[in-house]
Amino acid sequence: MFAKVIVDVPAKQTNRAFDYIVPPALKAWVEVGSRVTVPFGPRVVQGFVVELHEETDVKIERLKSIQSVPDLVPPLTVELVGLAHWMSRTYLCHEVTALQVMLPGALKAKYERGLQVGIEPQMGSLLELPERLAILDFVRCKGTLSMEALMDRFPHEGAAIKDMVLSGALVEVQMMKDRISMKKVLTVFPPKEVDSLVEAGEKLPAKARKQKEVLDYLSLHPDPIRLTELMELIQVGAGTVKALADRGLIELKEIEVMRDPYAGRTFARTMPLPLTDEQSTVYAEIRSAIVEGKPSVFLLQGVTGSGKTEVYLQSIQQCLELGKEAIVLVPEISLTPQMVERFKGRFGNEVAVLHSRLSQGERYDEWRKIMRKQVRVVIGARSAVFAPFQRLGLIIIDEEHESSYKQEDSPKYHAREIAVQRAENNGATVVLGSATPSLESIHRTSVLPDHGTTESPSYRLLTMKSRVEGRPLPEVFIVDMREELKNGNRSMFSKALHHAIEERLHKKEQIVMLLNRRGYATFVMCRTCGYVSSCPHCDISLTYHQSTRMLRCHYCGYAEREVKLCPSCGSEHIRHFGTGTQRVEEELGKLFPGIRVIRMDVDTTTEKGSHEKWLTMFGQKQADVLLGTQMVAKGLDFPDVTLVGVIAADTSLNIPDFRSAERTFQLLTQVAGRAGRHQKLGEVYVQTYTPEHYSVQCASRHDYNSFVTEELHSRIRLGYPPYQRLILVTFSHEQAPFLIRAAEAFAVRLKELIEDVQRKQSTEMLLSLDGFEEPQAADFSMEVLGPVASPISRIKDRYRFQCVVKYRGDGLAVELVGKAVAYFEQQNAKEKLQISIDVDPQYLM
DNA sequence: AGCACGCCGACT
DNA sequence: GTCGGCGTGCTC
Repeated sequence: MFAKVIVDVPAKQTNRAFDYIVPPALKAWVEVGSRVTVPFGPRVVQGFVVELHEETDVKIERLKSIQSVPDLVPPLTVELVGLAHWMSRTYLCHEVTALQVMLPGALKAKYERGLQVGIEPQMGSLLELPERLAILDFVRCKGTLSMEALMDRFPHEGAAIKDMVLSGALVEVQMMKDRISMKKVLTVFPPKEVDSLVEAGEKLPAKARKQKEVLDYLSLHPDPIRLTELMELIQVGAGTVKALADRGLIELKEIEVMRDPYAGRTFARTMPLPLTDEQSTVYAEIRSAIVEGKPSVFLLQGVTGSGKTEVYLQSIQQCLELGKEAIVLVPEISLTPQMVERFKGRFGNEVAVLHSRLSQGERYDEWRKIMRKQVRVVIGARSAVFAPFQRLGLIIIDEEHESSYKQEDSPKYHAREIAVQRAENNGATVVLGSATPSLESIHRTSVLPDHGTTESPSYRLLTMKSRVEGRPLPEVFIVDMREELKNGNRSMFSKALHHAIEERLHKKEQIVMLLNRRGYATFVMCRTCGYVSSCPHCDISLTYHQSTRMLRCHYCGYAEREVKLCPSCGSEHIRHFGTGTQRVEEELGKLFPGIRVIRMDVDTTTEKGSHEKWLTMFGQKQADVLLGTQMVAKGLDFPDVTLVGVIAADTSLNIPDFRSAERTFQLLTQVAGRAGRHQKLGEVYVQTYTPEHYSVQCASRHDYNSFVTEELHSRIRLGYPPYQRLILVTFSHEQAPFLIRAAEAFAVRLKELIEDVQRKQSTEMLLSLDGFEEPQAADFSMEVLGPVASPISRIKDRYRFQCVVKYRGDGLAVELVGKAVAYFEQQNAKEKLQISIDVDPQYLM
């Protein structure tokens, strides 16, 4: 038997399957999806089995054997192996990178080299020397140890050690370790015949009273029990129990346990709530799709507070009743205990939770619950879309428009596309939920008046237009800040917002305040000469960090001390720009003495669990205002919030990105949705310098459809998604002139490839006119823009240039870019040119 | 990516 | 005459 193995060497030359012999002893263990260790060249690496065959084309004498299979059960399913292959083509990444991203970090191989004792001392070697014997003994005693450890012990014997390695007295071996750590807990095992315990207890010395107590307890409760628990229960020391184990009366063993991040927490079980008419209609559609078991994608557009979560919950219920499994994706930022509670409350310990704040070990254990089929529901952030279920029935993506569903490093996948693909593989249903669906998604529902979608599968649109229990959407007031300035109000709060805040404080209601700070980081500038502190290695200004009083580069980590005098002109007028949340907090304190503000931004939420802590405090009404950046806009639900203030809606509008209007609209709509979700009515004040902009206007009227119509027109006009799709190709190199030449050469090559295809297609068109065959990929179009300098033109001392490829049609464009890159890399093999490809990028930088 | 094999400069 | 520089090419 032979296996095709993708090895853990992410390089273009090793980006293919290698054939290995499956030794008879491992035959039962090696499956498609198995993780294996294989000899590869002079070393041993990890790999993944992607195919099994009875035959092989490779000459048998060239083949090596699989060395070991580290897992009891293959960590990947056949479906996921196929998906990884699809990903490598779709996102132009190495196949092994796609496979790795599906696994918890704990299963990533850690390579170490170590030393072992080699051949026995030979004649003429210098092994009789005492220090060499000592080294040999030390290594023999340790079995295998690292070079560092040996040098630590014998700091002056570097030469001797080297000599011993050369002579073969010591041999170098490659060690491959998992990063796994199983948590082990000492557990007490009483013997099978409990009666013997009582007897034994009587034979114990009279003074061993504590030991007798333990035996009495165990004879009544003969199940294995954790040592710590036993000690707690009957107030004995570890020594007492140990003594019993030494007498052989009980057994004390380490057993492996699962870490449970939610251990000790009970979740009140909730029952399905009655659905509103809208919810029922929507649920019925989803339900029948799940029952039918054919791949289908729904786009559920429901206004904030329309009760999408209850629809999710009941859909999952339906899915479970059919014996299938479900995945729920939520943006990382809204994966709060509140959210988890809702799912744990409904499905109890059928739920595994995966998010980045878990430790590696906790993550691994949650993941193993899936492998062992102990859970049938997974709730998690982006990467949970790869949960290794085998009877997947439903994938829900909440807030589907969120850009955090796109992974920013390789493989640069979008969880939405992965979900659709997995649904295709499993006959599963996908529900994309949002109050403000992305233009890409709404376009694929083909309900828009213009040209229908060309991409398959098309999505089915479901809408929920009203909030549960007929609660109204909050009223939104747009405040023109230019007028405020004219009227002499130079404060960051308009008169209207100021009033509204006062009123809430008076009524003891709560306020959410959003400072939309994207693309507007706090930088430092000299007011005299205009000098801006910027990174010496990257083309970007440094960001000021209050906590450390340092200026830091977000791209390379470079940091420097806060400056008091301008390094350029010596002036003292150095100011921090970019209204930070701190300044808003200060201002609030000045204007409303005694106001209690919780500030949530990067400075206050880096600590583990701090995010939850603040939200809990706010929920318990320990503060009047929740002030923060994007993170206060999402998914929060507090009954006493009746006012939402947006300090400056424009900041995200002014970012030079084709999605800035869409992002602004989404953010405003989301944050407005935080107000008046329960009995009390809500109000929203949006301060802006561009009140006429359609993203602000539409958001204020809760008018998604008008926004989409307007925005889509501009996208069509400019040839941006969803009308055309994009591929961003970024080149980087230390030398700018070389880089420019290279990027241009790439663009030329890609254009040639495109022309080839187009020429071929027009020939085919002619043929098909003669009635020979159907025209193929008639919708194909592709154009190369650039190269131009990237918006951030230098990072870590490397200059950056980029090409934007606009295209329509299926995977052909990606294939051509792949070909161009391959050709190009071959031409420039020895250069240190880096090329990065982002298919369907979220940001053009 | 590693790592070995292989062909040209400054040293015992 | 050798040690070692890193260019080129392969890994089942």
